[in-house]
Amino acid sequence: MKLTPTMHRCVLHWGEMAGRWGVSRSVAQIHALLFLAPAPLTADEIAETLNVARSNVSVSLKELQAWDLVSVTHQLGDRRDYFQARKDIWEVLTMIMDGRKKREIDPTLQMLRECNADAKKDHETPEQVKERIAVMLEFLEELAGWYDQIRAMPRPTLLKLMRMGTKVAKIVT
Amino acid sequence: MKLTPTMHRCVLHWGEMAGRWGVSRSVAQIHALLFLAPAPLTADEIAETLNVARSNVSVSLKELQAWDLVSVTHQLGDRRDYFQARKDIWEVLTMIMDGRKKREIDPTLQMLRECNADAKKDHETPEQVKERIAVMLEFLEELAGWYDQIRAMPRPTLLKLMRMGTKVAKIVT
DNA sequence: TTTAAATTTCAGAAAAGACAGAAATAACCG
DNA sequence: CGGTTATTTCTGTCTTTTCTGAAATTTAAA
Repeated sequence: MKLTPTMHRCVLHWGEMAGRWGVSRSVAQIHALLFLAPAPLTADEIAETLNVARSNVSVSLKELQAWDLVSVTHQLGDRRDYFQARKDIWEVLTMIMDGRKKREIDPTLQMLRECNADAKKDHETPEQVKERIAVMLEFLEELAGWYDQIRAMPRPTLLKLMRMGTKVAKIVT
Repeated sequence: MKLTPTMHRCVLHWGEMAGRWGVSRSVAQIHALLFLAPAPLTADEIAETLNVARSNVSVSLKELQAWDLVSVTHQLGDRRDYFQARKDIWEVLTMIMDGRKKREIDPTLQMLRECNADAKKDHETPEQVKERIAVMLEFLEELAGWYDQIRAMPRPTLLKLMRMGTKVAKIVT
């Protein structure tokens, strides 16, 4: 697939941001390409367009699928896989947030629960430290619960709430 | 500083999560240690407790200070720096979100603004692609604006809103 | 100043991660 | 079944990041 200068620039930028976003350059570039591409692409087309090894594309696509950002389609009479990215920006954000919560928050939440339980029969750890762990656990539980609630709300409602901005504060006055 | 088994476990867990959180293991471990520590610690104490090079501690502390998660204090008659972590969990979250927005969102927002402006005089890029860039830009601008508004709200208000959970939806019905 | 403590900078070692290319596997067709 | 094409797994190389230990710099007291 031929990239116009504008598309080229976007793909490169995605690649540069990859490190900060916690993915490899290939993953980010492939995602940018598929997001912009008007039609689904094959793995070979992706490899050729971005000048990366075919195997690398394979691994990166698996990761993007794990994030639920990319899916596979097929064309009649063609047994190759065609890959397409989620185009709905709101959904993209949701998938990324879900993924991050799962990878960055949930394991720590789990660990804090265990630590907090252990703390009960732990007589060497200062009360102050136990208390800090307990507070942090409580906070994260609350945050996670809130996220799940918000996550379950219909999108139009969330959009309206967002657009109200600071005005939502009025209901708690 | 001597670590109890519970503290030890927390520090190790923080270190293991470091990669996912986008910081080095040392940075995460030092943060965990300072967060739990009942009193401020010197760089030497940190290095000794965690068994890392003194220079490594120096660099890591600089990074934690850049995130505004750690600050320096002093003791009378002692010219060493004593480091302490922000203890207020809510503030910790805020600092991390601010930092992430600045590093992970703002550069892309800037780049999309430029791309979108360039797209005006770009005749080779398909309309469909330009449209996708425009939509994404608009979405990110809205999200960033919303974040700034929320960010400026007083904490008690935010807490109340959070605790309302799905009930906030009532005001937009 | 001089001296000594505390901290930072820097260059290279070590570890981790990303990537290419080859080999292996799977899917499909005649 | 072969033969062919698509895809994945594996292995070693290369790159980047992290970390250390020594040297240099800063800081403050004597």
